[in-house]
Amino acid sequence: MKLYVKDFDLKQSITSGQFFRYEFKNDYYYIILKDRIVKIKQIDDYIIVDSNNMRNIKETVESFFSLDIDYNKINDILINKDNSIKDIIRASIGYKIQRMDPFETVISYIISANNSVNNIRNCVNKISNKYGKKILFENNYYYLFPTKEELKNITLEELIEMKLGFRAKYVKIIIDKINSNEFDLDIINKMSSKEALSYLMKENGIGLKVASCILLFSYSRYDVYPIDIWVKKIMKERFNIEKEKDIKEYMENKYKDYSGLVIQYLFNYKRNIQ
DNA sequence: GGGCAGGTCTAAG
DNA sequence: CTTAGACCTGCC
Repeated sequence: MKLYVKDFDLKQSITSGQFFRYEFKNDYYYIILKDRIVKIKQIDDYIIVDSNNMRNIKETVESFFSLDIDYNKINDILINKDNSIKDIIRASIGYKIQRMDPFETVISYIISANNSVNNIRNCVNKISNKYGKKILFENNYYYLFPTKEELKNITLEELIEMKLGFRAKYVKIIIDKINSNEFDLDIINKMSSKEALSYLMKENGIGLKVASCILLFSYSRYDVYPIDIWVKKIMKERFNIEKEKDIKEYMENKYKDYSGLVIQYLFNYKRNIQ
């Protein structure tokens, strides 16, 4: 299927480092979504899409890449506000935040704590390969990220064997809590971003940064901004702002509802472009 | 072989 | 409320 897309940069979006489950093969990105494998490449203002399940494929792809959100409009607002990061916003034109599945994001980002990207990806893949649904697509097998039900019986020992290290216990506990409804991923939709942050941060293994990633990446809360080492680096370098407290103040005073998107632009610039 | 990687917890002031 | 240390593991 061929789909017209405006101001979209597939490569920049998918390789930005937010989403762990994709591979690049023969010109195409193979993306493992919640319920299917999507094969996708971009040619100018079009994307070519194939999948093992073409039902609602347009909506699925548009939703995943946030194509329903008018980034041009937001970028104009940000640049008009002040032009101190105009070049950084410009450098990220076409970059879209990917709307990830909440359950997958919670687990993946708990694993991300003080970890390397390669290690995180390995852990997520090991969990998926053992417990996720097996999908045959183009003569290859792929494994979806498991549902909460599929992970119901995973043990702490298995998670340790999968090299989650000290994060294994956090993952085990949150899976149990989600399955017993002691922790509810749906209720977050009804909360303000501030409420949702403290709700998430009550859980062991979820601090401010991970909670912010969850809200920004899987609940489209653009007013929530994960501060990580890349953001800290560029804030120091460019504005001589070093303390986390001061970065928070800067974001909340200046960019408010779009702090999360601005943070992603800063992150993307420092990690992937500069 | 020590240090570090997309942080968080804990214990202490 | 702020801050130093420890923490699984793999890779350099």
